[in-house]
Amino acid sequence: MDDLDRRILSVLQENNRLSFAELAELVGSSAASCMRRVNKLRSDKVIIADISLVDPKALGKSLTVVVTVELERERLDLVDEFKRAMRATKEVTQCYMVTGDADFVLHVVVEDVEAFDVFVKTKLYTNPNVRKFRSMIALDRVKFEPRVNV
Amino acid sequence: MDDLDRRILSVLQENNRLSFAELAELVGSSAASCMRRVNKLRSDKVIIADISLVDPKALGKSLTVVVTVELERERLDLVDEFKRAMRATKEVTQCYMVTGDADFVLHVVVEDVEAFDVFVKTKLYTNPNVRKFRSMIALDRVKFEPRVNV
DNA sequence: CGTGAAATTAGTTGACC
DNA sequence: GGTCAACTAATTTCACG
Repeated sequence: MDDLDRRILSVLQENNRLSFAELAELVGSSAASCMRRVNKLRSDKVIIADISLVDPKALGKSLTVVVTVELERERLDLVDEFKRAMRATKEVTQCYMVTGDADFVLHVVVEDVEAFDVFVKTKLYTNPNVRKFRSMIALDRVKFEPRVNV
Repeated sequence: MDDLDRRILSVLQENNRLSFAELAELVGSSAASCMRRVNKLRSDKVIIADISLVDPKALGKSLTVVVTVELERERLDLVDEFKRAMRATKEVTQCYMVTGDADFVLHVVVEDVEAFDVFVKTKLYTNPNVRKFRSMIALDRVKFEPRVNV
């Protein structure tokens, strides 16, 4: 993982549909080198996935809710159990374990408020590990540019 | 935007590196039809972007902080002003306007706590629109599968 | 909208410096 | 690591039904 890898990742996090020749031009290298590096970054799971980002506004029915969760956390294995449950729940598109006012922050993406109500009732109220949660309904996705600093 | 478009978007949100032949196979259509539709979805900005997702853990230095923000919101134009500021701030990778305990939820991605401190001082403390904010530092990105329901 | 063929471009491999 | 050549595969355009 050197500076060239980092420049490659920086570009691919904005656009992964460039040809290796175009990528090489942008990062100041050769197409062959870029291909080798990108393939390695993919097989090493530094690049987790290659996806299209879809505009929810273009589709109508899609509700995002940011949920903060506090756990009953005397037992560490309950934290792991909660993580597993979140990974297995399709409505949860993002989940972070955090410090501060909450233990976890979830992004829940559902069709509408009824679907969110079902989610809350089946995944949070019925979970004895969950002491408390707060829901913040997204009115506007002002910005969405997932990336990490490289 | 019909059911086939939705199936296409559903696949591309998981993997955008399939050939049109492979995509056609998965959604039950022809490669030519898939190509026409995908190109239209891109030009219509239903597909906002095509990107690689990078694992922050594989890179070391990358700190994510979820920040809730309350604004002084007597004036609606201050909300727009704040949105513009967030869109223009590179450390903010996600920004949602929400109902509930806060007015906005931010995802701030920086190198380390020092860089977060700089962000807080230059972008939040100095912003007279910001009444209050709370920071939750991400200890673990348990799940990250950005998508919308289609 | 689907098919198939042709032209173009991109991805991949291997040899070489 | 860079370059070149050769091969394979994908994309794109077009004609046709």
